[in-house]
This record gives sequence, structure tokens and C-alpha cells, in this order.
Amino acid sequence: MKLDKKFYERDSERVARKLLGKNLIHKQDDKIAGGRIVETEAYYGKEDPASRASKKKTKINRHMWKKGGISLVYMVHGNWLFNITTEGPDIPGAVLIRALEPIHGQEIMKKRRTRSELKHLTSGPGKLTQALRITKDQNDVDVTESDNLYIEYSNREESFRIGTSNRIGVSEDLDRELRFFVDDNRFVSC
DNA sequence: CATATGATGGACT
DNA sequence: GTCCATCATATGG
Repeated sequence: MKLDKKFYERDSERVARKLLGKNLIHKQDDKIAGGRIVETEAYYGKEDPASRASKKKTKINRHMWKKGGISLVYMVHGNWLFNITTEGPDIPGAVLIRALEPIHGQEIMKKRRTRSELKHLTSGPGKLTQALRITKDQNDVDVTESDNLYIEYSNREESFRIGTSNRIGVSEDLDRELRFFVDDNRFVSC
């Protein structure tokens, strides 16, 4: 079952924590690829110096101000990064998906990554977009409506410890731990 | 136009 | 651990 609008229209930290253990799916050209989310980061608005929404709206970040549940894809250091917007209209926020445990379409993901070790398929924010073939074509998609790009509840009972840390790779972070990951999972990026 | 800038990854020591 | 190739955007002339 897909996560609905209500799931995303909450505080970013809450959404980031709750996304752990859910499955991210992307279908394209009859091929399905995806996996279990094991690492996320929460971003806020003007008060968050690390956020794309801390400055003015641009063509790329403008949908952080829209309703929750919209995909936000942009390029950093030659890699596409995949986020989902949180909160309601006019409250900017997003959650970055940083790592997955590969589940669906392992063979197609190996080809796209030109790597065969499971460990290196989706264990980082730029790696998972390559593996799932997420680019700016998948930007600004309503993931509560799409049948090709969405997040669904796991069908197995989930029980895991959540680890936290500061966010990775940001030059100016808040005095809060806004990175969340499934403790002891081998696909967490670092 | 030209250039600076990353919410990174991979190769290497 | 260190180094640097990467490339779409944003911004200023």
C-alpha cells in the first residue's frame, strides 16, 4: 500500500524517521527497481542553513513550498539526489533518501551501476538514483498518485533500532541530529 | 557568455 | 584515510 498525503504532511524529522523501513519503487520501461529505505535526512526552511529552502525559490527548489509528497530531484557533484517534500503548502521542507537495501530488480540495478556487489548498488544518495534511474525526469512527481514512482509500506513486520547523527556533507548544519538510519544495516552510506 | 558551487562517488595510498 | 572528476544550476557581466 502506497504512503498517502497525510504521511508526508508532517514535520520533516517525523517523516524522515517514519520513512525508514518503507520500500521505494521506480518502474520504467517495464522494469521495476527499488528497495527498503535505510537512511534519510530531514531538511527545513529558512531557519535551516543546510536546506535548499533557506534561500529564495528557484526553478529547482520551488516545490519545497508545495504540499507534501512531491519528488524533488536535483544534481550535486554530478549525482542526482532524490528527496520528497514534507509539510503542507507554504511550509517548506523535504526528506533526502540517502540509502536503500536493494530488493527489487537487482539485476537491472547492477547493469545501471556497472557493479555487481549488492553492497555498492544503493548505499548512497547518488548511487540509489543511478540504480533506480531517477533523474530530473522524475522531478516534481506526486508520489502519492504516481504508479511509477512511489513509496509503500513494507509487508513484513518491522522492528529495528534507529541511529542518528548530524547530516552528511553540509557546510553549515543545525545543532540537531537530522540524519536517521537503520542501526547495524550494511547498506547505510557511512 | 563565464565561472563558482555543491545534501557525491570512486580511485588511490 | 586523501584527492579530484563530475555536471546541472545559479548568478553576474
